[in-house]
Amino acid sequence: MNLEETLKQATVQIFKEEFDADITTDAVTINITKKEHEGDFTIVAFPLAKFAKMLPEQTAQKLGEAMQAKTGIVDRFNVIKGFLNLSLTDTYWLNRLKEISKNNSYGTFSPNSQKVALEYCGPNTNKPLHIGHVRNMLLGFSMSEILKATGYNVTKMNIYNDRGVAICQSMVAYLRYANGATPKSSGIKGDHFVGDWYVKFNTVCMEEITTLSNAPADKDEAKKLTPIYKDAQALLLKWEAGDKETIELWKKMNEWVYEGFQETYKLLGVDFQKDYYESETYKLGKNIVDEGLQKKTFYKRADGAVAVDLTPDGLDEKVLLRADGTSIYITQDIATAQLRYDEFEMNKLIYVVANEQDYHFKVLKLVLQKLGRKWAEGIYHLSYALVESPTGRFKSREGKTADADDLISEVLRIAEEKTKELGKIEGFTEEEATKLYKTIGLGALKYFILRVNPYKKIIFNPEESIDFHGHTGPFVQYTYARIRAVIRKAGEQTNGFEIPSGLNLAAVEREIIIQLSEYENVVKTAADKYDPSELANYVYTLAKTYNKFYHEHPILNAESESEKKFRIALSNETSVIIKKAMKLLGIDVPEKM
RNA sequence: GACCCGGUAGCUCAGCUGGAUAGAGCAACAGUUUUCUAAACUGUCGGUCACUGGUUCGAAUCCAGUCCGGGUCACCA
Repeated sequence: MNLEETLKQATVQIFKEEFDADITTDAVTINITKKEHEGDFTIVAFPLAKFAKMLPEQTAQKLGEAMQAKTGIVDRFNVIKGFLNLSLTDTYWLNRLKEISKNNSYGTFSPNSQKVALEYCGPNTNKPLHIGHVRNMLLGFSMSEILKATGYNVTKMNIYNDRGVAICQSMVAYLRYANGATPKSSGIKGDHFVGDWYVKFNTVCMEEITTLSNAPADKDEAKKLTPIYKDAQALLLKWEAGDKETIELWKKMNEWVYEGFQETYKLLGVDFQKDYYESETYKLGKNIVDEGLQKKTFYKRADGAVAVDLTPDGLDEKVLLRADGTSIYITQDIATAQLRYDEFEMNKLIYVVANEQDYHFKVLKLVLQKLGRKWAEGIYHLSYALVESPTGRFKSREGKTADADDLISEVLRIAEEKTKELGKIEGFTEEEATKLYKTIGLGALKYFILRVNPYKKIIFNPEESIDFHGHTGPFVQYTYARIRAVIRKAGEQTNGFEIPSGLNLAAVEREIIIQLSEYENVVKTAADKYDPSELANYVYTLAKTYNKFYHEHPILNAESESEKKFRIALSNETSVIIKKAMKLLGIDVPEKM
């Protein structure tokens, strides 16, 4: 049981004994005491006053006295207005630190025998990944780490939108102009190579519009009349008919794209255990539609299309099968969800998908529930907002700034530049230095994105580079590296990190222990809220507090041997938690920087 | 038109299951290194928490309405 819970229960107990009042732990509000007041935890007495039949201030006073007398862990307290500020004993905190440092799996919960299917990334195969995918992947990967830490068995999944008119457009341009070039022959990364042909398609399309005799004013309408556009449509039909040559080219070009994606995944450190392809699922869903018709959950409209009425749930009528009998996006997704359940029997099915699709996932979950799928209760759409430039939404046409690979190499370049400037790589081999740039550069990028609450949009200004100072990934990494340096030195002087008793803790020291003590709650909260930013903000606060301590208190030259041992242990444990928290964010920490 | 999400310091963000004088970072300015890594630390400056009303002992937080920004309401994905 965690400390807050203990204090709450103590309060309930005391209310029973002292005031003969039955209250529940829910009625007790407990916070970490604000910095400007003395104390570790604060119990808010206002809502309790009526149960005690006293004024809030008197209630707080009485409660404080009883807490001090009965719990054995409250050293002293003060009351300001209706706030009861409790200070726990140094002994309590020292024991807490001992407990945490003894427990190697602190912050990791035991397996709960629940399975999670986590879908993220979901790229189209006609162009390279962009900054939006980066946010998606970082969120997805971090969430999987967090859920694993909270005891879930997680399977990461990707789904490739590998068919349709877009990829055919790349193919048409390739056929017309490439002369058999390949990524290898041209020295271009596969996904960019294919993306370039997609761009070429659009360029040619625009050119051809000017040659049309009577082009409509509407650009999109005009596009459809161009020869190249018609070629792409024709190619799609050939693809659907299973034309051998078309399929071969399609496979070849997709393969190039996958090779390119793999590189990016590897660089970012994300992975998947299971891949799905739209080309294999796009016809699925007929069975589900039949089932829905049978159950009268769905109905056939006069025009032949099958639909479901969601107006009672505040949504609209939703078509699930075209009049010509072909399946649509939502139907494929419903079928794919079923497919996943059949294979994994997961308790949770999480989709990391941009908030443009909020409506889609509401429908998805609702329809499955209407079909009586109990497991649909476990569907969660981890919706995130777009990454935007200061002038608005990133358009792929706006050029390189939104491209994932460019973004990554830019941040690696900056990491290298700054590291060299600071002269931090003395004694590093070339290989070690490169690894360090990667650790820091990616740390900066990942932290920059993950520290923002998913549902809030991120404003990213490509003109200003990502920061390495202040509230950033490198700040946390630096704190870690500094601790490690101390520990390395201490290693020669002490055996183990034993924690002496009977010390007087400085304010910063107990603040650090309190924060370390909160870590397991933060992991739980991040999992419950599906929000890695909880952890990102936590680890920053911890690092910041530690830096203050580091500056104010000598560790290896502490006043006494027991002080020294304690501070080494405190530092070590802080580094352990920083590393764990960063790992849940998918961020590495360097031993030296 | 209906619905969903945002609006907190010049900028980027915390705080939002109601609690004390609204917090960080960046930027600006002033300091800190004979001591464990200065990618650090300390201080100054900076706020009608979009607006109006309501509920409450207490509202950035909850409710209603308004304004601004974005998104969705496809037999596209």
